[in-house]
Amino acid sequence: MPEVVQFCRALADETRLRILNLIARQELCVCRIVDVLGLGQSKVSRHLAHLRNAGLVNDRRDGAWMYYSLAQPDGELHRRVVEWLRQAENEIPMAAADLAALESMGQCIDLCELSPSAEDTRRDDAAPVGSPPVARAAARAE
Amino acid sequence: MPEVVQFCRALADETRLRILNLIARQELCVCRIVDVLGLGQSKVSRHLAHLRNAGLVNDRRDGAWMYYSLAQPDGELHRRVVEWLRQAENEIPMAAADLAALESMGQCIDLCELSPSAEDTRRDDAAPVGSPPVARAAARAE
DNA sequence: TCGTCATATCTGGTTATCCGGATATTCAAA
DNA sequence: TTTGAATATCCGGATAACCAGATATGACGA
Repeated sequence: MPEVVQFCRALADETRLRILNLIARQELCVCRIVDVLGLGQSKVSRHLAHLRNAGLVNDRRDGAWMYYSLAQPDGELHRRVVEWLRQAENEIPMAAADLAALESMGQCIDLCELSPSAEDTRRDDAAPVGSPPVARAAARAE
Repeated sequence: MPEVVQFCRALADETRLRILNLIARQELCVCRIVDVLGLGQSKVSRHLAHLRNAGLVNDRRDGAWMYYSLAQPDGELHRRVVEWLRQAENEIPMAAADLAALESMGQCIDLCELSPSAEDTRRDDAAPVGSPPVARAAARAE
């Protein structure tokens, strides 16, 4: 019932704000978000579920991949917040760095979409944020 | 620090949203807010402190009374939220009823202001936001 | 069918937040 | 200086949110 409260609560978390900042410009798949944020997959997934329940994001399945994007605003507050999100790099904690990381990652021509051979190209330029590289590619780098 | 997170967290509570809705139109003293919301004084006070720490409200002491009002927006999100607050009766849980209660309470000739010598000092500086002071409503109701 | 990759959810443990009630503080008047 | 009203803060206890790690689901190719 108090849906505004749930809405605000969804916003009241740094990780979720970073996610919203990322998908405010473009639809992204989960693996991409995980890579950019440098956080565990389950953590990101949980936060995405939270955002979905609050009506802030839409999801779309394409094969094995789930794509997330901002939901169409529903209500005045929602509308204003979405407007804000599209230009909020300077108010959200690591937003600018995240966008830069996403950008530099984009050059790897979509590791998600053509999975097999993307591994070699997405190496060292992927961590300009200073955040530790996570276990992702390293796991089977041997 | 992630001040936006703290800001959103302050918004993520029904009681605090109700308080913000009340003071969005006019400065109010704590006792008035307590009466309108029908909640315990300590609870209201704690929430007001929370809002103050998040930079959402200003307080002003006048004798034994503390008056609260919306703070001047600081940042883009803040600006948009304040804009929203001034017309949010339909998105905040009991906002419309609270405003009605506040209005009708005006008839009780100001329990707060009724105090001894407050008459001359309080009359005109109590409602800086341009909305009619409660005394106005009282006059009309007669 | 089986295995694997991408993603979601469950588990339990820790921390933060909320609450009511009690107490402390601040101010003004007696 | 004492009193009383208005407000703020402190003190457990209950609830909710967070996290990491483990496990489950769903799609797809072999």
